[in-house]
Amino acid sequence: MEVDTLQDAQETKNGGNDFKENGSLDPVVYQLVRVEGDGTLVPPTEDEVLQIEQFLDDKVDLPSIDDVGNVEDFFTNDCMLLKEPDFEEGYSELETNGEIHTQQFDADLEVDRLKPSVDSLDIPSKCTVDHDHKPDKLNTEQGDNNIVHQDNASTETPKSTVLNDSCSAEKEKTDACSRSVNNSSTGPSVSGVTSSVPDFSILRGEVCLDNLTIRELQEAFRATFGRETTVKDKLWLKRRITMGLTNSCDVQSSGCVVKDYKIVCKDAKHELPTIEGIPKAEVEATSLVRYQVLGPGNERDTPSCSYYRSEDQQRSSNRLKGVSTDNDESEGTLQDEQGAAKRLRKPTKRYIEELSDTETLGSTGKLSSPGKMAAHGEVLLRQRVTPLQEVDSLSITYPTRKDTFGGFSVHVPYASRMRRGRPRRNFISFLDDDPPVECPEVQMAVETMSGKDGEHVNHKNTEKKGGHIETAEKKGGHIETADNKEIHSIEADDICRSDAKTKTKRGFKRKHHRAWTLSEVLKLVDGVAQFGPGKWSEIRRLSFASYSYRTSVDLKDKWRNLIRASQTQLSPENDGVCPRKSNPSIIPVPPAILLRVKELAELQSQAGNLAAAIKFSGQSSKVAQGRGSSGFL
DNA sequence: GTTAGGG
DNA sequence: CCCTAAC
Repeated sequence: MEVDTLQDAQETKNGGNDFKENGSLDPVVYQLVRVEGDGTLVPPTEDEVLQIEQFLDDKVDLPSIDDVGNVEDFFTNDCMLLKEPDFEEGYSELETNGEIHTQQFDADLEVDRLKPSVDSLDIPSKCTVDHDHKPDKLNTEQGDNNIVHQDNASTETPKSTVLNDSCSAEKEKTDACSRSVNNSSTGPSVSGVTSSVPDFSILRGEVCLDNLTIRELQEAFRATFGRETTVKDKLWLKRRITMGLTNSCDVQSSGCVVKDYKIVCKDAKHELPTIEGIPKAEVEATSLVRYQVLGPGNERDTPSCSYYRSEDQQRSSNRLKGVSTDNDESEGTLQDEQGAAKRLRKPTKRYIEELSDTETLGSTGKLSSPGKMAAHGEVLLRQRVTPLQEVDSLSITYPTRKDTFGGFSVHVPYASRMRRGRPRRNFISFLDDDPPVECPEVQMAVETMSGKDGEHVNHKNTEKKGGHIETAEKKGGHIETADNKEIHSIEADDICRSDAKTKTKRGFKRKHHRAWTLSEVLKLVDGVAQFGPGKWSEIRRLSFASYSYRTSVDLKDKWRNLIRASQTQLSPENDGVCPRKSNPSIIPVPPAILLRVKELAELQSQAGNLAAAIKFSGQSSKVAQGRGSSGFL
């Protein structure tokens, strides 16, 4: 079912393409963004972009992934959030040429199927309907600092990212166009296009949103976005309307007065032009990237997006368990729930930078130690509970850094990148079990490092057939730099550790066990052959770039086990006897590999002896360095 | 931060 | 796979 969903997503995307081809000759460029629960858009991290791309690319292969459960987990967990009108976030793809083509990859579609008459009514390509299920109170109390970030950095082209439902507001003007899209869409059509015209008059004149009833707000919403909503959360409605009218995410949920389609905030923080009558280019110009830290009195948000990641997960897991979560469900429940299980910490600048550093480390191919991971996890957790967050969030100017994704250059607050660390277990586990093919660079490194290149490659290909664990390995054939792989893999690891924690001694569960596959073993053997034993970090970096859930320690441990196995299994007494024969699910390491391991082990021990002898005799250790005999200390 | 080795 | 001493 999830796979269907994904394919639907793909179809939808195709539909969008069709539309674009019909509508203009401009190539369709999708921009992935994340819609936060309060409507702010967060640029995707590189790994998100890549992974989504991968999903689309690999959708056909999904059913054959060995661990389908992970796929399901991914969809249900990360995206079930979207199934309800109060979901927290989603992915939207925005066409960079300004045409709104949001796409939510899964749950949104499911919303369409399940509740065709709900929110995303006339939204041609599943324009993300991000309902803020979080009561604003939560935002306030938790310091849900959404740094409002809109894409601006791409100054050279008019394709600055149009964000959010503010885009939808614009869409209002191109509604006819949109609807034709809807009609021509080949995807699961979003039925239920509202036929009646929104009552635009509701926004005419001077109207204080605070004074409107929910019904009126809904109407105003419809007038603003061209679609209906069933959301009854006044604050949410007000904020969304405001956002739509101001084309800005930087809005307040109260105190706003609409004056002839213009938003006049009571605190006079700014009077933003409406999008009415503003050329598209200008509208887009107003979406220029700017990550703003909202001033005091503003209820939003801390940059610590990861906070909600955890919450998302909890919520989604709740839903998986069938726990109903209503729009109005008190966040207290959530907090209690979470507070009981997790500790929080107030988001400090230091914390943000810390995480950012972690990412940097990740990009350099370094893994944080488990201890460090643990520290981060704790940080994450504590943040959730601390009620003082907003104090910080109100006054601190968060640093931004320039970053690029999807061809866009944007200023990303550290906070948004922090989201890398958000728990996305399912997403990750899916990835982990489907490691993308190595980038050419890595592949080359692997292939050139062994004198038996051909053999190595052949091994890889043949073993794919045999080892079911390997079936998914070669599938993720999308472009990805080694660094990116490192990054998301680091994240994977991070998530693995932080997310999998139930409550062990340090609050962290052990890393998810991942059986070593034959190809991994081969890589390891080849790596040892090339770099020598003990060069685990090097081997990891060069040979395991696409398996970065393997740490250097893992490599070391595995090598140790391989040596043991080679010594026992290849010994005359046990000849031909598979020690763990009883368990058919365990794929034995082929004797050929064990033989090679044994050879290497002997070689290394010889080298070690030689080195020791040389050292002992006071000679130069030149020889010892020759073959990676790092091990005489 | 990495490696080695015990658990 | 975890932990930690040693480097």
